[in-house]
Amino acid sequence: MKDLNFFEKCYVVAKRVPFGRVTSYGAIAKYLGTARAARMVGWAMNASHGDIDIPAHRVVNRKGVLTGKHHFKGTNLMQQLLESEGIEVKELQIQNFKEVFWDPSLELNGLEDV
DNA sequence: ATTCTGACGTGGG
DNA sequence: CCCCACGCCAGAA
Repeated sequence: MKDLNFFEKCYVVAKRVPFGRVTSYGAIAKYLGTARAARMVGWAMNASHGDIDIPAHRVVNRKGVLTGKHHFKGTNLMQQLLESEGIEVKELQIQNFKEVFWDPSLELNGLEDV
């Protein structure tokens, strides 16, 4: 974890997001220590295209809006993936966001040795 | 080294 | 609640 670059760190955390739950770019950035680098997390996800192990669709902005949908193949692939996990999405807005939100800084631990 | 660029976040109006 | 402006930081060119 310590000798991983920013991108890889983002991937490590992203992979830990539980099925049917979502987190935000800012939350990941915060967990990584660079709370102000939320934008970079998004960019990292962008670079993760191809890595099917990385559930980039479970990462949204702080409001629970699928701002990154544009970067997925189809026009609504991101939403489909989320819905297939039981997450309700309406007009790019995740419903019951607070319920499905998963904060790595609160529920994640022991990644130092990853 | 310098400049540009965001899948963001926050604060103020 | 919505919109705007500004801040931020790691990579790419």
